[in-house]
Amino acid sequence: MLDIKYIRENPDKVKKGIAAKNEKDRVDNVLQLDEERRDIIGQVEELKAKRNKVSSQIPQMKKSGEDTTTVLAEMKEVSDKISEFDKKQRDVEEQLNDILMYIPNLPHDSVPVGKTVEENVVVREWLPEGFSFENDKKFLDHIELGKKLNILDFERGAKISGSGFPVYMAKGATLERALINFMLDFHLNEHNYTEVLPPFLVNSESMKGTGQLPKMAEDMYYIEKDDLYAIPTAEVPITNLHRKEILSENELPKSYVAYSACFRREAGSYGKEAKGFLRVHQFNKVELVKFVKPETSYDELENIVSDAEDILKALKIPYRILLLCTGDLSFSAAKSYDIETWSPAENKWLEASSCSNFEDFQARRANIKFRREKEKKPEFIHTLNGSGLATSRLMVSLLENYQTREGTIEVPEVLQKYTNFNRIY
RNA sequence: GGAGAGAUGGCAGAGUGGUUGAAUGCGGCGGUCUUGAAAACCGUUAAGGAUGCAAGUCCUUCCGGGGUUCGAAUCCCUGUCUCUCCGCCA
Repeated sequence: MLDIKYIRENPDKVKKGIAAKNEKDRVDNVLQLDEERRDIIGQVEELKAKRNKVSSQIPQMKKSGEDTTTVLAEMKEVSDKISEFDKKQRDVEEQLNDILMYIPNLPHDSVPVGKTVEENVVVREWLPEGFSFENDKKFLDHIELGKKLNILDFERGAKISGSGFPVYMAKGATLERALINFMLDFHLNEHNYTEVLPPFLVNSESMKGTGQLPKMAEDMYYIEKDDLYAIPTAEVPITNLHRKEILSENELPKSYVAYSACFRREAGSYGKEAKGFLRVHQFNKVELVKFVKPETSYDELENIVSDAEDILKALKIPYRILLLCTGDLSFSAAKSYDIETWSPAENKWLEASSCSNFEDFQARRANIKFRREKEKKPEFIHTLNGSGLATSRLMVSLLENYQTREGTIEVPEVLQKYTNFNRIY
């Protein structure tokens, strides 16, 4: 959520930012409701001040035997007026809030302006030693590999749940578990994150806090009976860990790493892009979340990206970093980098991570603040997160890049102590 | 699922219709004392909003929402959460 004061004072900047993100501009509507709201507050507070003043005098009047009937009658009228204004105020604030919740975060100045993914900027590329895009090897794709080696079963997943719910079998399941454990341990030991294992179902207030609701309601699994949503990413429960809290300066930055299953309805997407692991309804992800002081958040964004990159370097999987243009930026983000890993069978890059700075957008929605040493007023913190990383897309690149000419899989060296085998055949 | 109890400031814990945003204790912060520390003593210690250059003034908030009343932390209704007992169950 944007600061209403900021919108009031910089309507043109806000409009420009919204336009760059291809979102609907309702700034004028906000400004009008804001004015209405402040007008009502002025009137109702005047009445309340009167009520408080007179109410405190009544006991004294009674004590000294004065007749209070006129005053009581008069105050009754004041009270009725107050309820009237209170109701009006609630209505206006509800309308205002509803619209505010649909206004996206503004892009940071360093974000390139652009409409589509075509305008994202490649920042850097990393290739393992000896890697070449030119290769005479005939690559099987991950689906063929999964079937041949009996480690992935998409058909049975479809039988028990529906399409997009893959089953990991045998060494495939072990490899997946190894990957998760490796990533958790790595961030824990090498990057100093604190591990959290959160609930996978959260309430709607949490979803509003991170910005999934109200806009993304259709993309999430919802359990009506209990009014709970399946998390699309661990970002949601982890960021909401500190909802409605005031943190102290010396505990920042807070860095969390969390494994979770992620659930996405992916409504409206189908076709070639959806095959195998490329688009699934449930996948595993290790997520990085940071709570930081505002002045450090852009440095911390670079840190998160580099923390995620370290995993790929350790796994020796080719990747590149994209700086997203304004049009490709998500609703809550001010600046994002995507990390894409190379898929030799698809012959293209696959998004395996997205790292974002939300500045105070989520903090304002979720009411997460901190207090500086010696300062009185709490300030909103900045939140960031990044996948570090999602296993599904990563698994595609891993299986394909590590396949041998015989169609078996070498287990990456850093995973071997987790798998206790070094080859899948 | 059934029965009961409860939710107050950073924490503990008073408060059952009228200067109670809230006693008291602990903790935190500042000070006196001390070579330093402790103890003791004194002071201070919530968040949000409206208005204003500011100082300030005013409003809201005692789990959330609604109601009664001139006036609600206190009474009524409702929701959520926590605890105890019973049942069921991994």
